[in-house]
Amino acid sequence: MAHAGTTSEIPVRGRRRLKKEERRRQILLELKLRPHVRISELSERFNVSTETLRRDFDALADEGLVARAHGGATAPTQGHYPSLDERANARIEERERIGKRAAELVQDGETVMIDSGSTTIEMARALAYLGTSCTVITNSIPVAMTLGHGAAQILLCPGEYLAAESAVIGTETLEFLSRYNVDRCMIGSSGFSEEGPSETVRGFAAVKRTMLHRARERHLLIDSEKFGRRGLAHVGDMSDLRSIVVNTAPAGALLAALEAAKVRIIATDEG
Amino acid sequence: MAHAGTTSEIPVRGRRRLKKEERRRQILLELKLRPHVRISELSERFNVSTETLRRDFDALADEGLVARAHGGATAPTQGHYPSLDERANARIEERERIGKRAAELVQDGETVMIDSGSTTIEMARALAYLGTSCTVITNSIPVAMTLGHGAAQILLCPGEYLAAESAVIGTETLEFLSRYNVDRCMIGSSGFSEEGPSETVRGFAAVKRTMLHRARERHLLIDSEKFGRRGLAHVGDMSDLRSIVVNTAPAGALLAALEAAKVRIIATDEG
DNA sequence: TGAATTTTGTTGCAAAAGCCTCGTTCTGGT
DNA sequence: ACCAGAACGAGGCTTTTGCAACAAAATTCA
Repeated sequence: MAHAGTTSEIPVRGRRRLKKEERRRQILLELKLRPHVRISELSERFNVSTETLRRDFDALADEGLVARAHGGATAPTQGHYPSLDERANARIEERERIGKRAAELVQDGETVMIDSGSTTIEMARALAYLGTSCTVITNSIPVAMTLGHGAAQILLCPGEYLAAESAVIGTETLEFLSRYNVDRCMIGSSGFSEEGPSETVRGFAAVKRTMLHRARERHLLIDSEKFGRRGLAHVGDMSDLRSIVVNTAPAGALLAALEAAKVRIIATDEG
Repeated sequence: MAHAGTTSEIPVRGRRRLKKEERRRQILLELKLRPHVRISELSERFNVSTETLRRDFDALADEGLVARAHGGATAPTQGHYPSLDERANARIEERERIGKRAAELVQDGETVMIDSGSTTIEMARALAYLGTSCTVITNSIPVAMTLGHGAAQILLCPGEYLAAESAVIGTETLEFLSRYNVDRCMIGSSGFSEEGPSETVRGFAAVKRTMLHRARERHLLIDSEKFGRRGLAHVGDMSDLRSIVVNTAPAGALLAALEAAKVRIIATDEG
């Protein structure tokens, strides 16, 4: 893309109109900040017919740069999301329940570390809904944004920004977390076996581990779907946990391991 | 559709339909994962009429939880983006030009500090578009998210999260910034007079000041609209700046002050 | 159980968006 | 300047969406 100094060369004499390429770039730029643009809007703004915009959108959609919608286009879904069929749907409900139950553990005035992940985002939503006025330290942008408008005070961790997870990780993050002692931490994980929680991404495992070390009460928010799974990176031992919040209590070896480590099991599907 | 007809004959006994609240929750959840949902899609998935979904969307839009679109809805724009009406449009174009010009100053491999603010967000967009592979340190969430998917490496500052500006500020932020030395910094400000840039929010002034101190090249991105305005908090002196990127070069006392301080003026409306 | 209220579905029509074709305008090269 | 090809806009038509009013079903509460 060698278009370094081309902008000043355009001697638009009569009426100024953007060229195709430039117009399409503008569309993409627009979509970086807004999730959705309308054909009618852009047609007015660029002074071109709706047909032209339609052609632009179709072309961009062919390249996978935008997703068409009736009346406009949106930014493409980043990190292909498993289109929610029946099963995924049920999972979302589980997460919501887990998040709600976990949020109830937090008391006014407490300080809490919250991990990144879809379950913890649910927890943040529940916490915002409850209006608990606590201090939250997190490395997750969605958690910060969810709680940001409410009663909680948010401390965001520094670190390298990972777009895929909308979270920060890295040594800066760890060092920052290490400077605090908090009442609780709430973490999720992608796997949970007798050896404890595990994570597929090394960077995240380190953050979770550090959070566990800095908190008095340590809660794992986990979906029973993850039982038995073992991720690449070990997050911590059973003994590092104080309680787990799950939809359904585990059984067998996993239950035995939890009992041996005196971990409290909070299941959402029972009284 | 033939299948749908068949199922509707059967009085849905085992398969209970979701209630209003639950359905709306699902919609919000869905929007967390994808930027846009269609009425027609959801109507099929929830087994409700399109009218019902329309009502849901309208209700959620009233609460500001979604943004309506023709045929569906999108997640609301985070970090309030001024809706493009005719008048605001002109200002946006100025900012866009300033942002683009400023982005061209950044070379591959450089390290850059980027402030929060609407002009710097524009710069981030331009930078993402150019694909410059640099290291960016910022306290602005939108800047991080805009650049996150591209070639740049992002370091997010820690600090207290301010929902109104989608940025972090505070002593943690300052202390973090002080640990780095960078090639450039790009800051905006809400006012610019002979005494230098100024800001209405104290917390932001401190961040900008610190960024200025840690950078070799110091650029101010400023809209000529701000000329002469004096905010509450002083950000720095003219001599703290290396160049200003503006849409139109200033005149009079402001120009004299800039020349006295040997500040380079980069105006987007001239050659 | 039955009435009141809420929620959802249906229908009809207006408005907006989509899609196709063809003629016009713009652009770039010789 | 000229021509060929690309880009664009206009018209005609179909499909989708939106909107409003009313009917049907479900839910709540006494």
